Amino acid sequence: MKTEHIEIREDSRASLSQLPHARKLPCDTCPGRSLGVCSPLDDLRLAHLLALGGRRHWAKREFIYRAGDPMQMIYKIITGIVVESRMLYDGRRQIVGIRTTGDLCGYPENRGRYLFSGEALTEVEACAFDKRKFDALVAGHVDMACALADDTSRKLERASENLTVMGQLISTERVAHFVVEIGELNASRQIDTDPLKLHLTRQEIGDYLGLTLETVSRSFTRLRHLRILALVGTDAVAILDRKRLHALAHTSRSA
Amino acid sequence: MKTEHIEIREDSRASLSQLPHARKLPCDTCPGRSLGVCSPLDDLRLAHLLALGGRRHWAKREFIYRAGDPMQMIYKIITGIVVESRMLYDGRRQIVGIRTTGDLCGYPENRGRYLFSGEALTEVEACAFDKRKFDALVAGHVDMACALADDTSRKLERASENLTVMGQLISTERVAHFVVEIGELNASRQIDTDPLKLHLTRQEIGDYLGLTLETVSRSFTRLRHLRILALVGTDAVAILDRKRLHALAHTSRSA
DNA sequence: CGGGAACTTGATCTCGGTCAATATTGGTGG
DNA sequence: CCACCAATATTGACCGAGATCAAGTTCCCG
Repeated sequence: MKTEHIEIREDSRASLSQLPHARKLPCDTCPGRSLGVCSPLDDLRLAHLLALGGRRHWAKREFIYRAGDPMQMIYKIITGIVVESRMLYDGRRQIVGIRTTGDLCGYPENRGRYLFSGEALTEVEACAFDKRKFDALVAGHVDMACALADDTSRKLERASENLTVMGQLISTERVAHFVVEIGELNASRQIDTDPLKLHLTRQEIGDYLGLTLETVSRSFTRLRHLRILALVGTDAVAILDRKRLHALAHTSRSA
Repeated sequence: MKTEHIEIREDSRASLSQLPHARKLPCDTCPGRSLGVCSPLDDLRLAHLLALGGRRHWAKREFIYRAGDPMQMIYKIITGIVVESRMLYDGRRQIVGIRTTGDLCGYPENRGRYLFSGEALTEVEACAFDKRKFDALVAGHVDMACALADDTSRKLERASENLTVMGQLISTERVAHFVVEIGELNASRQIDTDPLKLHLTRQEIGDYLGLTLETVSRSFTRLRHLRILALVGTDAVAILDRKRLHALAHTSRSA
């Protein structure tokens, strides 16, 4: 049936194909990048932190914490992927961030309660810290406080990028951006890079990008017909044309 | 002409009118709220900070810094309103945040350059600090580092909220949310509260909410016809029905 | 294998974008 | 103080991307 008469007006959208882009980025999780003042929340302090809580494990699709629950613990991910999300009264859900190795999650808080829910997308290993003790530690150690500021700053950077994605990009561009983002995430963990594993269902990608699952699916189909992606099974992609993918994605960091 | 046959299907969107909402919130700029561990970036330290730079002044519509420029200074707003925004190659613009009294702006950075542009919406008075010296101060003082973490955390909270707004709310809900947000902002500064001054043009509100200026205008018209708002001149509104406004806005903090 | 969840695809509808006139309005100078 | 005018906002007509509703299809996972 239809093979190639679906096309995206790349031209109508920008002269960006002539612009420099798609340069390889520095690792997204390297510390001290955003504010430049901080040492990482690294193994040096991990001993301290472990003393506050300890290592725990969650199965795929398990909730680590839920929005509205009293905040007891915050978590530092060792392995795995966690999504933070919020749900409206009527069931509309927004995924506000994808967290992985090295990220803190569980804050910000809202009057002593979790503001978001955290759900394990894969098997997750994380350190859990009592929030009060963590706060005390932060308040007493400049390097911890800086590491926290830095972690938060990186989240803010990505949230701001996603604001641009949601506010300005059309559906296929958003999905392209998502693939680039997941690629960077996985690259930073040195896993699942070639057949790039997505770990999110179409519904979840939709809830992340402000689209319906059908539109996400159609966007993947378009990217496939454009020979930018190939779908590998249902939860992975192969990037066939990285340049055009990045052009569509309009990533801020390649500018 | 048409007076009342424009209506919003509130019912189709939620049972939220029955839910508790619209409670008055604690001041949005009160410090230490998000992480609970930090002292504010307050006048105690302001002496230190002033020594690093000094007070400066910008006229309405003046740019304080521009995305891509080498980052020299960061700013702490004393009075006025600043919007931070990013522009795509093709002219699409996203406003990623509205900053006001007490907020820091100018970071995060992107390889030593500003990631966003900062534009004064009103006359702005701010302290400008050399970034390097500021970093050094932060690295040397726990309370400064905590204050920075806290400022960043509040920005993240608001950015995450706006992700939900952009991803899940329809146009009129987004505009309602914007009005609530500006209301909280102005309330925290104890100015422009009754005829609530917006300070943003329809185009800017559109660039903030991911809508066109026409859709923003139509949304205001709808809110007027619903007797939720009255427009006062072109840049201010009177809130006639706070309860329904909050219901439409789906603010997370009233949940 | 078999069954159920996840995905794809199609048809249709609608909200918001686009293009195009007006209509306000607020700032400026006479 | 008023008249003018450029900038901003409103409104209308039309269109299209994405939502919605509805089958089918594929893919896992037991």
